[in-house]
Amino acid sequence: MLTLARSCRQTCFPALSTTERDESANVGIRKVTARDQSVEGTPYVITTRDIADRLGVSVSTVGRALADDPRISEETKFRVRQAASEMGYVGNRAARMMRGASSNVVALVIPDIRNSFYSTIAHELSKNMEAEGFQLMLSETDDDRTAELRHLRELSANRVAGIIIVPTARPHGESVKLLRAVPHLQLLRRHPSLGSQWFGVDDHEALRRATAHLVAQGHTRVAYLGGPEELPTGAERLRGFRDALREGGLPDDAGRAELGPPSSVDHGRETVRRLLTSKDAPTALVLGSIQLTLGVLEELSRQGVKVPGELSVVGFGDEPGFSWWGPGLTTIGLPIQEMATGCALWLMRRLKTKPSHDGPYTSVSPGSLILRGSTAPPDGRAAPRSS
Amino acid sequence: MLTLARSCRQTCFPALSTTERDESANVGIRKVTARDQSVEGTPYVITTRDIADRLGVSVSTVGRALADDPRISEETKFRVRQAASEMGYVGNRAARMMRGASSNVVALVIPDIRNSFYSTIAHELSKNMEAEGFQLMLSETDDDRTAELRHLRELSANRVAGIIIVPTARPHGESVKLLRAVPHLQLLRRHPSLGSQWFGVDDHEALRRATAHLVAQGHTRVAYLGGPEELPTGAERLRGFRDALREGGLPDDAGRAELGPPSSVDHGRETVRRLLTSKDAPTALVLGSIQLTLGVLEELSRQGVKVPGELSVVGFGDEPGFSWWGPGLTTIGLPIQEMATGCALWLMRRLKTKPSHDGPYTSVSPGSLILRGSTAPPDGRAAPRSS
DNA sequence: CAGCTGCGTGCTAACGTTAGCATTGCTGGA
DNA sequence: TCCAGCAATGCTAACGTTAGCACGCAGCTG
Repeated sequence: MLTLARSCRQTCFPALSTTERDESANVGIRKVTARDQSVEGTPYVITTRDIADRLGVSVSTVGRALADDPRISEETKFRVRQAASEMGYVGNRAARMMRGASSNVVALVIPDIRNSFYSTIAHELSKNMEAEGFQLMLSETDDDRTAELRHLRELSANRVAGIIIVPTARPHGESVKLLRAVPHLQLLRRHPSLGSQWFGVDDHEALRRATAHLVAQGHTRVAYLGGPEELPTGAERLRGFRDALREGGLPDDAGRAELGPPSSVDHGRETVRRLLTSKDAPTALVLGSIQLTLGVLEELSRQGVKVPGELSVVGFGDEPGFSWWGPGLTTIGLPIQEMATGCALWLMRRLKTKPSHDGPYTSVSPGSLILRGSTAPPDGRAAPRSS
Repeated sequence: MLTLARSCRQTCFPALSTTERDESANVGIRKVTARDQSVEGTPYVITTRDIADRLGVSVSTVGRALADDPRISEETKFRVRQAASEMGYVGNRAARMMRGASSNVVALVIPDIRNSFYSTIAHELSKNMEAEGFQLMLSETDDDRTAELRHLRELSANRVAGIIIVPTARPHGESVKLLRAVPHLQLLRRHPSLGSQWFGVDDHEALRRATAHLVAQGHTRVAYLGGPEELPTGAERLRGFRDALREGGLPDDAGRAELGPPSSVDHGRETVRRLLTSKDAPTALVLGSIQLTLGVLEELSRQGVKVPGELSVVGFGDEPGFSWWGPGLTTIGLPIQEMATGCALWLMRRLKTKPSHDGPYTSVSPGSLILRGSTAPPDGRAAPRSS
């Protein structure tokens, strides 16, 4: 079948006699290229030209028929579609892109997909974009700005239509330049140099509420375990923690902040172990990342620490296991789903309309504190401010 | 700077006098295209031609210099690279692909990225491929074969280099056709029509061992809660469950299989509720998917069911919360990481070499049973075979 | 000094698709 | 009868990059 179609190329000389040019030897005969000599049976990708040759029409007609151009007769359209389907034609987006069309790929640049926070976002994003015909490219930075740069280079080379990024602490200058050329949206974390298009939660308020809850219960030695101040979210959460203590009328040394890698479960485990054995151990603990929470819960379970008797705990995020952990974990619930949907809708709108009115700064509510059983007023034995 | 470079195009007539052809009016002058009239300040993507114009060399030279072609002098290479960097040139992979080069994108087609099983695979895959310069495209099917087809169409149009797919139960015929044109690898689930390249765990053996563990403890009323038989993995796991019972010398009605949507946490919750209240309630339960396990654990916690006193449970997969759930969940540990790494390596090798020797059927070990506290011999009150 | 070699570079075509313009054949009105 | 107008389709260039071939020049040998 293919062979037939291909040999047709050499035998059809459309309108050779009617066009009266001098050197007509070169007219109406498609030059024979390397493609034509492909061996029978070799895997071969069907193009519009293959369809055109088979039907004895031009590539333009095929292209227009497939694009449902009103100028093409219904009968031709039918034949073209039929042939395309039979031959297994699949349009080549690379070629389409070269004609100025944009790609249908949106990239999501995140630290780690295993973090359920990000996988939920990826899922919602993907779901929302599929309806618009977009595909999702996934890039993991592992919070390493050089990996981030590597990915952004690839994404630029691939001419992705848009990028949703959870930036690293201090992106490379080249990353900033690359992002400028693509519609993009910062998610959760916000870095000034990457523009003002941002979508995230009010980290300050979230931590402020969580801490205030503990302070209201009478805790006077509260620890916070979270990401580094270098990270915008880290700084905001820490600020929320400190502000809540201050607003609660507690002295500066009532709060103890342990900052470290936010994506490390191990770090959570080790830090809580250290906290518990230190003198003046806190009676309450607020957490500032999901991974740290996972580590802390594991360690507390392993050591059999009485919660909330010995230690009150407020977690971060809400994982399936949090509800059945010990007495149930009181935790900072984040509106992940709404956030992801918001992101997707913003980007879809941005990609479909001209960049006329890019309203800066978008943020959603800080999420609510989910009250379960892991917090209570401090035990009598743990005398407040015994130092 | 850009304006200077552009105006150069009109003023440079390289070697016009030396080439002595008759109608030289058309020689050495690049035709002016729409691109050249772009307004000053309009966002503009740099191409090799822009660099060539600025340096007064040809596009070929620029292309070769950037590709580090040995024929180009070191000095020219330096100048080109410098200019490219200054102007922020980023190669256009769509154009490169049109010259027969393959894309650097590999797609992962899975039911749902929120399932930690798949997110781990995505992570490992991404990590392994980044080193080789590949990007990861993510497609979620939600176990819907029409969504699967939609995604495969897009992936084909985008000419992805390879596909790793967890197929739905019965893929559309077109999906099969589309996959045939792309190097692909089935993951976990295996559908015969999609070829023999497969990577997964020995589901039969995994469930056999888990069930045998319960039988060895003396349970005679064991329930299995898993995905539908229609799914290859569902069928295998069910078979493993049944075989273990038979090998344990139990009658056919000792086992009770509850099959349903494997990705539904709710289904797990509801089914275990039904199981517990039914007459002849089982004394042991084996699970056949992560999501179902999550639902079951939640419900058992909520109802305060005594495990392993009232019910022994063997879970599926190993999530962070499984170790701290109740007495600790005995569960079927899967070698996810090795599996993902194996996939990545196979595909990378497949993409770099000609498809000469595609060894069919690859599988990894069934994983080990992780023993914790959720299984024990049945309680005296639960008399064996009281019916 | 002619011819050869090799180095460095330029020209051109090709990849698959699409948009603008040209061309053909036909119908209907002047 | 002839041409305007229309419907249907063809031709061509263009997108950005790369590979093959051609070309000019310098240095070398005979």
